[in-house]
Amino acid sequence: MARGPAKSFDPDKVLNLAMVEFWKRGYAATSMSNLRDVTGLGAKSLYDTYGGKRELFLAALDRYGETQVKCMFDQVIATLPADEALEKIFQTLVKIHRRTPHMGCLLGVAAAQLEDDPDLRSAIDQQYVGIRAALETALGQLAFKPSAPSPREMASFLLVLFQGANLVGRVDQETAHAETAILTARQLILAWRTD
Amino acid sequence: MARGPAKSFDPDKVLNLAMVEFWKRGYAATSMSNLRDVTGLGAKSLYDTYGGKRELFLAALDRYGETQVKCMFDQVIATLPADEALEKIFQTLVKIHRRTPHMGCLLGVAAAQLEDDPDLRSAIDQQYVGIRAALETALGQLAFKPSAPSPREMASFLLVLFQGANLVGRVDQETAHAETAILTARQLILAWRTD
DNA sequence: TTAAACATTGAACGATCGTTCAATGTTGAG
DNA sequence: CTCAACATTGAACGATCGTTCAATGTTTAA
Repeated sequence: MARGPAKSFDPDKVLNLAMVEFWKRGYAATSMSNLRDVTGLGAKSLYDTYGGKRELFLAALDRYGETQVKCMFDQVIATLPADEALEKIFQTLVKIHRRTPHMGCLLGVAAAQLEDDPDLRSAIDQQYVGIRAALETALGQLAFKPSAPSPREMASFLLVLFQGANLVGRVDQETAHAETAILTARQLILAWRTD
Repeated sequence: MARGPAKSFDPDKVLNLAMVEFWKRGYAATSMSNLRDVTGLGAKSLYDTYGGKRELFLAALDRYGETQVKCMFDQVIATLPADEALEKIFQTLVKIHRRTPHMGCLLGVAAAQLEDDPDLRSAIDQQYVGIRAALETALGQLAFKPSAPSPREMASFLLVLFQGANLVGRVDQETAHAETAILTARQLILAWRTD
């Protein structure tokens, strides 16, 4: 049978554009009009390709996990010694926060606006679970003082702190506070270690 | 001149109802219809009393500061010795989080959805500044080891952590993670102190 | 008692939301 | 070459958004 013409755009790149738009503006404040403008696509193309606004947002969340979360946590932890991996994660967080202090994290932005949507909630939660697991893996390979929390507790603690830094950073006029929190947490982990 | 009839409702209580609605649903997802239903008021009464949705939200933010933030931080810190005040803050956070684990904090919810609104941004930032100042006041009265961060850094650190706990708590299926982070931070402060 | 000043109600406004549809263009298998 | 299968466009849909307004009721100073 006839296959018809190929898509005139790259759905992968368009999804990245949509992800960034959701990231900057949040779910509710991003309209399909915005997305049409940003992507340059007609309404029907967006709906045929992604389904609708909600589905597009869920896809953007997945894409965020692949392009931002995995490369910041999983990939670093899988390829570097645990102590270097953690150090790199802290440095990357600080670097990103310096470059774009007000963007925050799409996961946190989504978490703040979800309203009784189980799929969305669990999509975010799953990514949180993944981040905690990655951090726990790295932390589990290091030696800590007896008074220190368990790697699992430290992982929960770090995820909460990172999400908080991204959130507060969205508002802070002076860029310093979120960075201070991140670097304080870094020194904490160092202080808990046995050399 | 004639003064006309008094309002048939208590603007203060209505503002509390609106605050809770914004708190639970976020700014964008809370419609004036919702607010009319929750408050039982007609459209004109809401507009005559508060101005509009944005102004009502800003008023709700102020009310949140007075009824939630001040009584959790400023008031406790002003009336108790610093160490007891901090302990009470941690315990209150845990208690609130256990009672309503998914509500989070209106400040964080607002921070995640703001979009180029300087008034809103600075309203949130001002409250963050106030919380940090209160925490710094309490922390400044305690003695810490030389290796510990400054009271100001600790305050930034704690605010970020609290905001993160409230945010992650909104999503977490198992209630434990945010609480773990809060209690880990508590032990941290304890470990930094000189007895 | 009268009339100006206020509150309340509910319908209605224009705008924009997310979504769909009809019309047209483009491709490639048969 | 033909035509079924796809993509694209832009107008249009009903719903709902935040907001306003006309109509009516209620109060109190004069």
